Amino acid sequence: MASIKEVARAAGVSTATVSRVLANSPHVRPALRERVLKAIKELEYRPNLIARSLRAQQTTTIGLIVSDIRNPFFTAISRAVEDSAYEEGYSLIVCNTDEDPKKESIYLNVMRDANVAGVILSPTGPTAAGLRELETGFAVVVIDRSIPDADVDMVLLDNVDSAYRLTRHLLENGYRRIAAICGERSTTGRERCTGYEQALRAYGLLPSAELVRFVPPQIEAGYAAALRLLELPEPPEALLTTNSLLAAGALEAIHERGLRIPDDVALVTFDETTWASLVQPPITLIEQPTYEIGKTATELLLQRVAEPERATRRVILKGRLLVRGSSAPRVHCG
Amino acid sequence: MASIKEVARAAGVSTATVSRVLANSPHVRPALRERVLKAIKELEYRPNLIARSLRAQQTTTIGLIVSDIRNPFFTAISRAVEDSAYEEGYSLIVCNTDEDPKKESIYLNVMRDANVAGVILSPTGPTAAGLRELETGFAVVVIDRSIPDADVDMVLLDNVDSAYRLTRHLLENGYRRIAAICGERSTTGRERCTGYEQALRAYGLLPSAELVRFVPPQIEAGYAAALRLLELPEPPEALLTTNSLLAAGALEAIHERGLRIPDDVALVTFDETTWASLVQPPITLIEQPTYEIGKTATELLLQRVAEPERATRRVILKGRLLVRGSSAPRVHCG
DNA sequence: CTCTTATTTGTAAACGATTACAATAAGTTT
DNA sequence: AAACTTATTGTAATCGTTTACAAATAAGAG
Repeated sequence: MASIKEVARAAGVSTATVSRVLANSPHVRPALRERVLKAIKELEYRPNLIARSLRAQQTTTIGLIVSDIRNPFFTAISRAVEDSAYEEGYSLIVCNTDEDPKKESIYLNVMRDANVAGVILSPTGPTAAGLRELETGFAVVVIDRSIPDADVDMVLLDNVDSAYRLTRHLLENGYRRIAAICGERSTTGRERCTGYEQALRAYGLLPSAELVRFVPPQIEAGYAAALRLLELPEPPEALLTTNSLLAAGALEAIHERGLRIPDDVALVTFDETTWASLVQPPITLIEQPTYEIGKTATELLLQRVAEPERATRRVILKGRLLVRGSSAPRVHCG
Repeated sequence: MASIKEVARAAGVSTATVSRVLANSPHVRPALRERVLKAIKELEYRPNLIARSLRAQQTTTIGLIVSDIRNPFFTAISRAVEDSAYEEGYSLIVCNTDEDPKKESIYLNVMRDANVAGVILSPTGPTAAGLRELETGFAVVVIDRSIPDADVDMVLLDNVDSAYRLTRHLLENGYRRIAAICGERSTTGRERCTGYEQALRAYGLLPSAELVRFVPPQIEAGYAAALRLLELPEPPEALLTTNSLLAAGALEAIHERGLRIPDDVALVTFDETTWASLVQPPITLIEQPTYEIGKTATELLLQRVAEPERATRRVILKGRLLVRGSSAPRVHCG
């Protein structure tokens, strides 16, 4: 593991000159540059990133903080972020908060201690307590969930409109009694619920409190909520869930009750997954442009690293409605 | 962002003393220790990890290099590794190779440049070209795929035996003409194929070349291979795939051909996923102890960091057969 | 050929921690 | 009280870079 000193000695120059060659500085005579490059090659020299970071007060690492990387949405995001980061010579550190603000806060501090260039964050709550208490000292881009009153770059989905379109699709196909199982505690679940209610109203229907559930965005909670909805005296004709985990739970509940989709109950959701098109019938859903979200977030982040004072942006991407069998036109039978 | 110098000044001591307090050295008078701790608290001092790493020639970061984090197996592993790393105060950098040895090699070099403490690697090939060319300079634990002649810690599945049990289960349930779609280029796919063939032989059957396919371990390849198998003049009664992506592809092919599981063709695979129990019928499979694999790999890694000269270990974990509907006892009809 | 200016190179000081080593202070023995 | 230990603290070097600044060299002008 040769250091810059040994390269300098081998090339008969000072470390400053080696550093200049490395940085492609114009102020190096071609002859010297050649000698240095030769020494670098011969010694298989690679600059020590730690030393460089210490001096530069900045690493080429970025952090990704999400609730759980196993949520397919975040898995896809992480892949996109890693690809984009890699292209720009950055490494990616991933962190799982499990929706725990304390863990979020700890990780944000770890990121600061590690001198990351920036962090892409899916916040545990809409207040960004963790962000506020820290004058972060690094760039931040928020994804998936908004922090309404924070002046920070964000990449979000058009949640209200996507939910509106998804619900309208059900209505157009003849479903009327539509239940919604929404992720609690995030702006995302709230906004999607709003879109759902707006669509109902646009069709002259009154949202019923009985049919709207806010639960932790996890399989078990989706299962429990769906089960209770299906056990209602007057069960819903369709179920809308706001993410793939809730959908998986709902599907489980539907199977358990021995109901057929969509004849007995339709099912629509957010987030494309491997399984959504594999189950029979395949699931109608709003596909988020996960790769684009991750890519855009990374780009915004690195732009801010380069230009910290730039005005913040809020990028809203459109969800795409994929119509499949789970919401086929309703056949009235009785 | 206070540095150790400012803490030292505030407490009226030298930086050495502050450092000793930080390291819990016994040689500090209680009175001084108190003063230092007070200064640390007041200045909200947090040690700079970069500086610490430069001096220690070692970071508290570990790398995870896999083919694609979106493969649910690796997603689960990454979560386990991150959890275990977090507990020990380490951060996790993830890298995707897409099965490309060049990318693997580049990432290994990046890991070295970044001075990671160690790397958990699912190698692209059985020769570890990337590892060899590098005298790594960091601890390495190999997972999922073996590097037969390398003296390195490994955490693997009992592939041969698991595949044997999976195949035997099919045989016991009356299936005879069983096809295997195996991931190519890894020891894992090969070993699982071996177990499959051993089981056949144990039942007096001769493995047929026609029924064994080695393909890239991806959905599309699984789809294509399954389709061709199902189009055979004498199609198989059961399909065994060696990972969840191949299974997803195979399932797609089965659906497309309008076949019923398990009546027309049974399907069994490796790797538990969200969807395997959601599809109808649910899929029989060998569940890998993903969390344990990740946890064990991290433990081995940190043990080696602490004690570099320790003899290498090879931990083999057992897969668990989960019997579900996709391999129900065969009903002969004609 | 000298003087001025532009270019190239080197010296040395950071960056923020840790840690040999030396120096000092505090106890223990005689 | 002197001579040892032993415990505590500080000084300064070090890790591997980058980069002001100074120094040296080369080029250009008269």
